[in-house]
Amino acid sequence: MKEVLDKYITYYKQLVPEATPKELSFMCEGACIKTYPKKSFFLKAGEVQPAMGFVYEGLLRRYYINEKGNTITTGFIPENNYAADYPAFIKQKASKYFIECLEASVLVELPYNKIQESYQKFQNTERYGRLIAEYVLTLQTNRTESFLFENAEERYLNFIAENQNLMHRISLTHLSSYLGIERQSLSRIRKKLTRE
Amino acid sequence: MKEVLDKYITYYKQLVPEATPKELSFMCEGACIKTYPKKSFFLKAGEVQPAMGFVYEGLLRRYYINEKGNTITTGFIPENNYAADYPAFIKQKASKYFIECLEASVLVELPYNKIQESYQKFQNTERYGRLIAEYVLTLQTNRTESFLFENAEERYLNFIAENQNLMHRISLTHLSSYLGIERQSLSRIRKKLTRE
DNA sequence: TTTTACCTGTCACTTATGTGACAAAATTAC
DNA sequence: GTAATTTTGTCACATAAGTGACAGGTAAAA
Repeated sequence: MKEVLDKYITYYKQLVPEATPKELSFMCEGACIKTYPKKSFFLKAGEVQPAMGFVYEGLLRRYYINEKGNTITTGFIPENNYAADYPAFIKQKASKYFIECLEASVLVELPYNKIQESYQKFQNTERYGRLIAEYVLTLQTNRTESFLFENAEERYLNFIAENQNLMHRISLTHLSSYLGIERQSLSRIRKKLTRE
Repeated sequence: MKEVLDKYITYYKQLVPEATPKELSFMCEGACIKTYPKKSFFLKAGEVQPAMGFVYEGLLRRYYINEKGNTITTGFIPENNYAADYPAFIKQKASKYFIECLEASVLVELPYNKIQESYQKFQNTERYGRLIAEYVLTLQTNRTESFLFENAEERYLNFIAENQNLMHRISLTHLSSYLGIERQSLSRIRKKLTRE
């Protein structure tokens, strides 16, 4: 319990070192800790995401099912990251994503209203919000560029290099859809790489 | 001169309706208006972007030259948008992008230091920064998804639908590299579409 | 333990996209 | 207005990736 909030607070302080005790306690009092079993959902398509979810422990996957019925993974969310569909959460609109637990997970959840309230009360939390948005924006930009600048094989190699810790926790099927290719293509790439 | 700042302020107020006269005058006093001829650069690869550039008039293009020497367009920036390499600007790191004027352009520029200063002085500007970051994040997310969910033809059709006003202002070559395909492929797609 | 569901590797075939080359058209510079 | 440059459309061919199918492997459920 205490360690869980500690990790959450540590992450906050990392981005906003000038954080005051007042806002930290506000962040903790407003938050609740939830446990999710494997295969359960943090968010389902059609729902409005009620709270930001900081992953204390576990691994989640964000995916989308398109008109053709294909399941497309758009992200993996391990410890020390926020589970969210940002664009939809910001506007409190229904999401088209599922966020599912690949492993049993523990999240610290801060409801939308509490976040808005904190923006009114404390200048630092507004900064926290800005820094998170800027951070996610940077990640997203890198991802877009990976599609423009790299082919499937390069995207795969970069993913391994940057996510060694995740490799053994996710399936090939999920990874291929994250990389924007078919499972068979990823299989083909791996085969080619082992030959080289 | 006055209209230029008016447009810039109107944009600000749109995002932050609660803006105070104080912060508005701070934003104006710190800003300067610059004119760029066609083909000139707002930013060059290797430079640190010194200021955010609000486009009052004109059209710019952000592009990147990769190791293979290919030029890849990552965005078009028309009136009422900010010209920037966000991730690099935020951290004041050297950019790898060129931002070039496709048309003669007029920009309102607010230096990095002024922005940081305003974050200290006024709570609202921090909000402005957050909202801009969230807005750009949403755009970026949509763009990433377009690569995952759509094929080249669909990306092209969506681009036309959402940017009728830009279509006649940009070249096919630039558009194809923005869509992540070769010029010939775009040509092929257009040919196929006219047949249908 | 057995059954079931899911995951993975592989194949043959199809389709989409990249590549290099060339000429016509449009734009720009002189 | 003419020459130089850039942009565009097109082709033939090469490569990359998608598709549907099937079998073996692995992990979860009964």
